[in-house]
Amino acid sequence: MATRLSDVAARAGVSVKTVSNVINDYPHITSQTRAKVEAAITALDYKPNVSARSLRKGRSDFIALAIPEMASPYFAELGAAISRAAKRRGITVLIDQTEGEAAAEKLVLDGMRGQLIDGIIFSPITTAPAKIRLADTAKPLVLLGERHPGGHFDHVAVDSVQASFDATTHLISIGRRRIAAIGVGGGAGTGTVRRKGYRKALKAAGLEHDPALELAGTGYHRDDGAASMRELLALPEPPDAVFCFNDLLALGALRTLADAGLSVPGDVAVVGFDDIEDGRYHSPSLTTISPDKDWLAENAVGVLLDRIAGNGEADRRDLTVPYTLQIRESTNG
Amino acid sequence: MATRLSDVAARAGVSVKTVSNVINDYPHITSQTRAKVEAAITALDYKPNVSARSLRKGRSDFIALAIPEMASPYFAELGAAISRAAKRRGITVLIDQTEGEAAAEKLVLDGMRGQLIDGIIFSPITTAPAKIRLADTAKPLVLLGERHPGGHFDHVAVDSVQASFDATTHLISIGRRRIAAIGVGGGAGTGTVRRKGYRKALKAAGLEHDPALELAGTGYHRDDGAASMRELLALPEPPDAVFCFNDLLALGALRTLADAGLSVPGDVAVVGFDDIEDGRYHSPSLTTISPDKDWLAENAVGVLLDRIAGNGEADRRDLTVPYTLQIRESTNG
DNA sequence: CTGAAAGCGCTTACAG
DNA sequence: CTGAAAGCGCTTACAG
Repeated sequence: MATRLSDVAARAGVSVKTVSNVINDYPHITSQTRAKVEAAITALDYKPNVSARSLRKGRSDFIALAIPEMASPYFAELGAAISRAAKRRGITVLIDQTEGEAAAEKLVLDGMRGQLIDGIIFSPITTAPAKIRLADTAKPLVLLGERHPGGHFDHVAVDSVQASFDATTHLISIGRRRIAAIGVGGGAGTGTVRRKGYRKALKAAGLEHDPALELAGTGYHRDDGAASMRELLALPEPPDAVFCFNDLLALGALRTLADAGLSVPGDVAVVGFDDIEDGRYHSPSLTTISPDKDWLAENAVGVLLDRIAGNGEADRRDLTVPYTLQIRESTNG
Repeated sequence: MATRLSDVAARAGVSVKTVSNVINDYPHITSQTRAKVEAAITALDYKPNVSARSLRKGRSDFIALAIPEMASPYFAELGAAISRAAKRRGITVLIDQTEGEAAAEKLVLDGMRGQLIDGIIFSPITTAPAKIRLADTAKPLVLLGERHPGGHFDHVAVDSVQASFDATTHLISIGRRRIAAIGVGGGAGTGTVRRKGYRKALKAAGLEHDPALELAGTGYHRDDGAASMRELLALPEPPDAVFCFNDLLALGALRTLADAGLSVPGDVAVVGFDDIEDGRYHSPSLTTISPDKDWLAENAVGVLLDRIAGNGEADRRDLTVPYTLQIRESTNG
């Protein structure tokens, strides 16, 4: 049988209320009493029962992180950062893989997990952000991913339009003129928003955008990038640069270029988005947009906890994650 | 206020017991009653309170997965597989990053999370497996990682000695004679066990092992592999092949070889261990030992749930994960 | 097959 | 500063 609060109280010769006070760090306890209780806790190796506490308080100190897939490096790195940020505040993160299924995403929005969790950080991929509504009973929610007008939730994201503008402008600045984009059809608005920045940069440089150079693909993985790059190389007039809307696409594209015997950046320059570790070690290393993931994690958790703490009526917050353009070998050979 | 069981009962015109029976799928309920109850559940959008259920039943249907770091691709892929396997059985997985800290690993072993979880799947990296003991109050535990004699727990792992033997023998079979090993000092026995297979293969082929060719490094990441490879290249007589004890080390080594202008596998052949997706897309693609991660996940979860279900006294189980040697460009240019 | 009641282990007004 | 008691929302013997 596990040790209970009352066992500790009995051993310390105080009431359960006093033990509870010590555990929850309430004031007005003599250091003598505290010491007695702490000794009993140690002696009995007492651990509070989370279920009971959560049932009574209506708070569990668990939050959920709902992401498309944890095996995808960007989400793995993000999940690690969010877990760390939460742990620092005594919060545990439950990671939920939606695998981009609408049904799973709906479950998230329905306030999954039978009220165990206190709130959700949600990175949607199938559900359009504008369509997200929560049941009245549902928990506070912070959205990750592209900004969208008229959203109903707190939101933490990179300014994708600006970042994509910067990435494309960098390619222009090294003399490229026929610049393709891969990932235009990406989920939950990513493709649309990043294309906007890409086109804006072309326009600012006086270049026409060529629809034949904008590849949608079916997903955001290495194989999608590899396939899109093959399509581009089959064009009568292939591109001299590619802006891939995430690093995984870029790594797939690099693989196709290597197979084709083309040099990077000599024949084709490549830029990604996310700055996953993989790209830093690749040969050639990958130029990419590097969002500050620790900042993102820290703030997503912070905003969510604020909301949980009761600022239900406060204004919706919209935080913009700092980023840098990391110039590496794939554009700077 | 959230809907409670009693609200459902009231609306359906039955007792709470009956509602509970329906939810928990107990027999002896007329289909009429069941229909009434289900209608009420739907109408009220009722979700059972997990904390209350868990407090009462003493089971939460949560298990923990404790791994060194979720941003490491192998663990990310494994975590994804284990989450999926658990979800299929109605179990939720809590992922715990120990970051290889002894203190965090100790917390795991102390039966962390105040009894919320029903059991633990643990991949130790700092704590020597032989040293693992659990408090009496602790939960069932399944160990991942290297096998060790005299262990006290269920265990699921690749036969690393055999797999390392196969990897090394493959290098010998393509004509290499000066074969280095990177990762010899790896945590929780991995380095030792894989070196054993490596040496065994050399011996079987009549080759001496050369201590100068066995690199310990400080970790199992890309930068460790890159650094170790630099050391090897600085040798008076560099190797013509390297067996890296995981793929991350191998990818780091490949980067160093690329920087040095050496050809792979022409000058140096490289083999890894884990078969992470990264290695499949790298140029050159990475030859590696590929453990069946889905098999591992399925069985780790299965064994743990068996144990939770009450086979506390049953014999300790020792499952061996199937693997294949995936021959790719890094040894087969 | 169903109902009334106890109890899982906490926290928290309420008295003192 | 401390104690006795209620109650969070379930499940489960126990009666009927």
